[in-house]
Amino acid sequence: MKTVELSKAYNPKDFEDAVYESWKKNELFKPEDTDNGKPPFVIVIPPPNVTGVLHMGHGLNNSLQDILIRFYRMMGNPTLWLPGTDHAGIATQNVVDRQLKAKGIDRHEIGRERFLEETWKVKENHHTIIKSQLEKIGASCDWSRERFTLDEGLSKAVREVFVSLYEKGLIYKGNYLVNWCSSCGTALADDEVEHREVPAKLYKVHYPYADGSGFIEIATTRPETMLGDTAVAVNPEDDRYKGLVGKKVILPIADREIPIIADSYVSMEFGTGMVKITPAHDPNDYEIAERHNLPKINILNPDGTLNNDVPEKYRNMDVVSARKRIVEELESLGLFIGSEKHTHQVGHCYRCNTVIEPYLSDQWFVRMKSMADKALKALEDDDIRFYPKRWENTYIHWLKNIRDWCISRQLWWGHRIPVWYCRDCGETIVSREEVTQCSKCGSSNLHQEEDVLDTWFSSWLWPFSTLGWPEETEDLKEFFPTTTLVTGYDIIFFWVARMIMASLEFMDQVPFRDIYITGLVRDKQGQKMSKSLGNGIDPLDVVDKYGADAMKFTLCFLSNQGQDVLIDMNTFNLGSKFANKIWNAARYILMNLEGRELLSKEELKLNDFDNWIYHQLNEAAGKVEESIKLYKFNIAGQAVYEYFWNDFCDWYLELTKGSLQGEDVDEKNRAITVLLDILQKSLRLLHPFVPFISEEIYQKMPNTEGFLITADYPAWNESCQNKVLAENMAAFQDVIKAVRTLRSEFTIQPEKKVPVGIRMNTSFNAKDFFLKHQAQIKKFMRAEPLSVGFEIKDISGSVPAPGLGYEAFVYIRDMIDIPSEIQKLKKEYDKLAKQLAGVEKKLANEKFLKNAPEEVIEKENGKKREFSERIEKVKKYLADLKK
RNA sequence: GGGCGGUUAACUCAGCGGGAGAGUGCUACCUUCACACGGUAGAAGUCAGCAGUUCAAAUCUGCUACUGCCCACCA
Repeated sequence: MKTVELSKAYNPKDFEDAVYESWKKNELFKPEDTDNGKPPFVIVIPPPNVTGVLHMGHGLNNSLQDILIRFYRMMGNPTLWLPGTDHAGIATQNVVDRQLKAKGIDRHEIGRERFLEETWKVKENHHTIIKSQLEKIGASCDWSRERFTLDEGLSKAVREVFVSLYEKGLIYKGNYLVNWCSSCGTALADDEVEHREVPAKLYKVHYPYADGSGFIEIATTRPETMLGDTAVAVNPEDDRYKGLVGKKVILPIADREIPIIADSYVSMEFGTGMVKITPAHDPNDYEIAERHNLPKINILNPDGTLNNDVPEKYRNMDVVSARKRIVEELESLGLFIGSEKHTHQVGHCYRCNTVIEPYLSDQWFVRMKSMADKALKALEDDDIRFYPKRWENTYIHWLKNIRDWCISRQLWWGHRIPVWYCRDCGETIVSREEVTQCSKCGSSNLHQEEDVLDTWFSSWLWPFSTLGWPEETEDLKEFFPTTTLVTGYDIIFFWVARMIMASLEFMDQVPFRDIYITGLVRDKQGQKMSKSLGNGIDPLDVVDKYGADAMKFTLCFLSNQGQDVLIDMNTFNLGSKFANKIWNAARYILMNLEGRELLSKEELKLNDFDNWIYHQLNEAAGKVEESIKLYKFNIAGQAVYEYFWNDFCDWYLELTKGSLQGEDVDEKNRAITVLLDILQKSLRLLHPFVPFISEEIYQKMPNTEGFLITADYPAWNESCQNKVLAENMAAFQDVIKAVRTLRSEFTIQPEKKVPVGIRMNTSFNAKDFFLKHQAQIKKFMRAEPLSVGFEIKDISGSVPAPGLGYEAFVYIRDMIDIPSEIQKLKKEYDKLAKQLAGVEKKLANEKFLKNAPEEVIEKENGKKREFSERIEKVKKYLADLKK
């Protein structure tokens, strides 16, 4: 074989892009046709908003998805990760609006069609960016199946769902109070409103009786809405006001007469116990108005200014200014009593942060109750599982309190509602196809509903619409339902619950079995990463500085199930160092190939250390499989880290150095054959966590073919287990460590060789192992000479290191500081004495002996023997040293 | 007002009924021919507090204290 040269330093930029290209070119992200009977493993990506760029949350999310996908791909399941993007109605429209505004253009000037052209351009741009970002971080998704929530197929699915729900009576149109964002100029769904506590004032105002007999006192936080008042309400149980119900008061400024009514909603304790009722601008007041048949006066324009139903001087004034002016006017009228500080929750638009106004308008709604019930049952029946489980509560709570979903948006960017109105006869036509003729009067004088649908109305179909529904496609048959959804807890309502409802409604199945809810990525102070705080980390910066593998591995390693991940740029050093270690271990092996020959399986004889490392590899693979199946990414990451670094690099590679650098050609060939095999299997083990570097090295190895990405995972195999060997090896490591500790403690230079004697008990389990591998022990301890046996003639001049079943004597007494060694031994003695006392106390306890399981008692007995043995030795050493 | 998390080594976090762990940082020694993004060794913790269950509690239960998040119409 020829030596393969790797660059001295690990430099991910040298190969990451090229490796990704080669995977793509060879179509390795597509599901493989296998006939091994394994079920498909399918993930549909949570589609990123096509307006944005990827942030660290996506970095985490997609890294974990990629790990799952790569793991199952290597396990032999037909594996599909379906990518795509979301048109993000409001967010995208706002971006384009802002761009136009910067050019001094209002979208209404250029009209709907031209505006949409502009928006598609923005979409194309951002889509390119997002796709390349996903590629950069190594996402192995099947780009040939990529979808967009506004593409032709998904639009068809959206129409089908809308019409079908309409036909089932689950969609209706009506004039209701909705959440209105005056800045975005559209209605929002309830969960698109973010409630935040804001400081405000509670104003107290007099309304005069119509008969001039005095005043009542009401309390309000929103005096400007009084212009839309149609009543004043008190609690029917309130003795103070019982006599007033039915009387009339004059609404100041508006100069209208309104009644005093009784409704149990009103709290007697809060404010004055008298509430002004503004049905068109407060959800509670709306309810009261419905109960009492009160008129509803809308006083706002869609842009949030006061409309023509208020006195002239207030028209076109914004709400905040109007509030100020109303208070001033009330003051001048002598009707203003005062105000006090009052903090309360105010709804804000989740897209633009504008204060949300309850606003009366014609909107389309979906009746959710029946679908929610099915979704609740799916959880009850264990058809879906949340990881971690606690998110079930959030899901259940929301579904149990579900309200109808306002799906119409007064936007241009989105799926236009498939409803046509006849201008001649007023007929409403809801149709899957484009309508040109009125179905009732035959007129062609029709116009389509101007509104578009909520973005989530397309997203909630994602798991099946992306697979071709409503067509009965092969993909749909093969890959639906999907397996796992990986997403953040912030969209459990928006998206997760709704997908489950839509799937149950239209596919009669849940859309996925497992829901893995990731934590949030935060900075080291625990703050959410955000643009405004400027504390965000761009995944591309991480890739640029450390490489995609370093990012993926670090996030995996830190990702304790569902807990938030606190990071800064420095954190990624963890993964970077690991990748560097992998690189250099491979480099070392590959630089030793010159002139060597691979042995065939038949000629190859494995030694104890080879068998040990195979055992460790197998154990690690077992841990990975077990933990990935439970979505415990950190444990899986830890298992491969420990295997590769601690077992493979620190021990195995060191143990083989003698063979590799010795004179024996046969042994050299043997060693390199095993090393290459172990390396190759280690790369398989590592691949899901560090795909680029593992593939790059794999490609350069002489004993590999094809691509690592589709190679077999080294699945756990019982026959690879070798527990006795593992125990022997642990003792081997212990004795070496003990001597090293002594050397280090007295700063004996590494190159200095010291005589060592190991005296074993005849009952010592690893005695044969020690005798057999004396040469390695000697080398690792830097001992000269070393004697291993059951007797040692002379221990004078030595410092002892106690082990279990043996004692090691290091002849360095002339080199050490005896008092400090005595100190150390005393400390150890105290510790052992304490431990022994604890164990003895336990073993003397009858209740313990009666109640504890057999193996625990046996373990305690073992501990007692161990501590006793050690303490005896330490005692002896102390006595000896003091001489 | 309800609900859910978190509190373990200087920092970031594992462990969640039977001997306190990792990574980073720190200390000492080592530039030995894979790697100084390294090696070998070391120091470092009344596992937030109190009470309970148990033979046994960082781990289970209850309460308290901070701390974070979600939900909820009190004008």
